[in-house]
Amino acid sequence: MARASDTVRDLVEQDISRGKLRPGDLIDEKMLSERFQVSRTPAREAIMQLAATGLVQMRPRHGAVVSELSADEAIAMLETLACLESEAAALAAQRIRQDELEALIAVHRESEPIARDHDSKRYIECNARFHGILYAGARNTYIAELIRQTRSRLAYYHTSSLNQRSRVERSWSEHGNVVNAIEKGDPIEAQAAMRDHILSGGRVYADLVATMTHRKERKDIA
Amino acid sequence: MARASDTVRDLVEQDISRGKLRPGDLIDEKMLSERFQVSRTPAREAIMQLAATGLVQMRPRHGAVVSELSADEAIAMLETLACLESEAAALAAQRIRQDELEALIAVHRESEPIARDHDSKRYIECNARFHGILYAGARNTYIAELIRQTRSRLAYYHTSSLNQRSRVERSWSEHGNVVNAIEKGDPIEAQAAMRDHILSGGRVYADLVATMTHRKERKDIA
DNA sequence: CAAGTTCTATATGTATACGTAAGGAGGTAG
DNA sequence: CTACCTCCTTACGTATACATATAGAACTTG
Repeated sequence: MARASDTVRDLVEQDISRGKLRPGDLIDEKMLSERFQVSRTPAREAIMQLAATGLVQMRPRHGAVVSELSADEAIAMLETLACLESEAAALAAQRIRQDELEALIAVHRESEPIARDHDSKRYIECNARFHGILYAGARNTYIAELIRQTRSRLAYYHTSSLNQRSRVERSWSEHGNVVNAIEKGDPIEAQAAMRDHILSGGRVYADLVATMTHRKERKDIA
Repeated sequence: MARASDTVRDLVEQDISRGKLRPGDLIDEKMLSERFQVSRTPAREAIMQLAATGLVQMRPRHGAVVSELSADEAIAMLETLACLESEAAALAAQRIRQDELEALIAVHRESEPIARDHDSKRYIECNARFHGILYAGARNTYIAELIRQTRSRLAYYHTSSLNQRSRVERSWSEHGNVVNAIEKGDPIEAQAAMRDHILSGGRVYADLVATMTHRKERKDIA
């Protein structure tokens, strides 16, 4: 049996990445303990774990909130994500197995009509599968873990961007460029294509972040 | 006043990165609580925070140990570190301020005789300052944070590699290549130079890891 | 004598109790 | 009426108590 704190952590992380908890929302120890029918101890431990990865912020004696991103931070994370994802794509171009490549192509084909229909909800799911296959193909679990960590912190802003109609179609065609490069086994081209893909998606929500970030002024200690 | 758990976390992290606690060593809650004169609660919370970042591993009911790396994991982390460091170098080539550049050059000059003398201890310190200036120059706190995280997990193996006589001199001359590229403001060249630097250092200790990793077979649950 | 089993000691996981600081409500003074 | 001060409520941080699973020792049995 796993520990209660781990279960709570995973569920809260899900809530955050699915937008049920949004940046700035308070995470109350008592609230969590009541919701999951555990005492404050595992609830608190779950929060501490999330705080250690940066997903939530704990300020002593002031409680924990889902981390908000300043525009600068969001840009920094985007740059970094582009770096990591493009490296993963480059590695995948060299290391992906035939069956994985076929799966990648299949997902890309499946998602074509979804993208044409601007079905954001389903496209987000295809997008996750697409990238997931690439991480596996890159044969580097650590870079995959860092990407996962980074994406979970950007999740709220990211899904917002994919909910824009125009973004879905562009995303799909950018995926196509990546697929072509991987098929050719060309790491340089795969890297460039993925970098463009991430940054093109990113520019869309860099603006979102900038506008969202003022939701309420904080009394941050100087 | 900060929380006790944060203090304990920082001190344990120091112990790990300085080699006082080595991969595989057990981290006992009671031991920590006695050493730092606190109760088990903050000691335990410190461990959980470290576990969340991967520096230690907690297996339920089996206690926590400083994470050991398999050869595969070490290679993956090296690849990733090379990716992050080279990106930071590329960014720094574009964004570093004049005074930072001068500081970088100064550190590099200072470390020349140290490298010539194969003074590993002092070189390690110069090396940290050198890279630290680059992170600042990259103007991306998130990538710096990921690098810090990754390096702390590789610290034990890394310092081992810099303790090899020949490595110090090569490291210094590789730093020179990076400095030249940054002075020219050439991100591509800076990226390539840094990548070579990290991977060249890495190859040295990939072997170390492979030999160290068998220190004692584990009863990992299948 | 060896192998397996049981028992016990210990450490982990969870709950709860206690001290304290932060924030808000209410009252008072200017 | 407003501004400030005080008191009180509440939630956080830490300590401790309790439950339980695991590891190791000792004993028994084949």
